[in-house]
Amino acid sequence: MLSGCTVQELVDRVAGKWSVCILVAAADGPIRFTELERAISGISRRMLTLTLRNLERDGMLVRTVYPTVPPRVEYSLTPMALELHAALLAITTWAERHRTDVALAREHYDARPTP
Amino acid sequence: MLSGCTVQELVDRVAGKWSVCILVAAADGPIRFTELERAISGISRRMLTLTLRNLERDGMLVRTVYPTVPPRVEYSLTPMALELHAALLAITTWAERHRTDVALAREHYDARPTP
DNA sequence: CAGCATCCGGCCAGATACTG
DNA sequence: CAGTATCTGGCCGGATGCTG
Repeated sequence: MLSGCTVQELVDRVAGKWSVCILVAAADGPIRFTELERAISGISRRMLTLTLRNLERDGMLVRTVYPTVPPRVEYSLTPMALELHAALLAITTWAERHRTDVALAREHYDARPTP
Repeated sequence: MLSGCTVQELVDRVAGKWSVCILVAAADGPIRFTELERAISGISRRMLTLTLRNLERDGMLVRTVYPTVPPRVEYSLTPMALELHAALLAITTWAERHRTDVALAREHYDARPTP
């Protein structure tokens, strides 16, 4: 039991590029498919769909369909996902504080005399 | 400037599967190449080397070579990486607390009547 | 011990076209 | 609007062999 659900695999899943973006974008309340597509620059429709399905399957997203025309679908974070979002904030905050440091470190590394 | 160093790219880099493992493994002090190899189950020598190089280039790891025979190389986290490690702890703690929830959500999702 | 070089197969993700 | 289906190519990463 719990196969495919080690801590490593789970971190891997939720820390995935598009997963993070979706979790951040949906943190402020329910959001629609097209809104997500616009909010997350660079994501393809395919990857958006696949990532949404995975997050929904993992119990991170609730998918609500309003039977109107045109159809309207909203995604919202579950409590579990909200907790994760708080933890992710620590990472993104760190990234913002240190992106110049990292850029400088790279320049420095690349400028070394090639051994 | 700062090209290739957006917050998204940076999160992507440091949240990578093997990066996380290395950051965790090296958090308790300097660690040798072979020790990392043993500590991180499933990693290949190639990926260990590549990930170490990237983390070093990004200023997250300091690589110390002791000119002995046989050679001895130790990797230790920089202050910046230690901060990141603390943030990563929030994620792994979350993952530990919720892995059963996620596993159950998956079972439930997979057991739905296929539409 | 701690790597690097090379080859190669698999799968991940983009592009495109179609639908309830 | 919110998807699904199929094809396809690129690159990621494993396997292997060689060195200071």
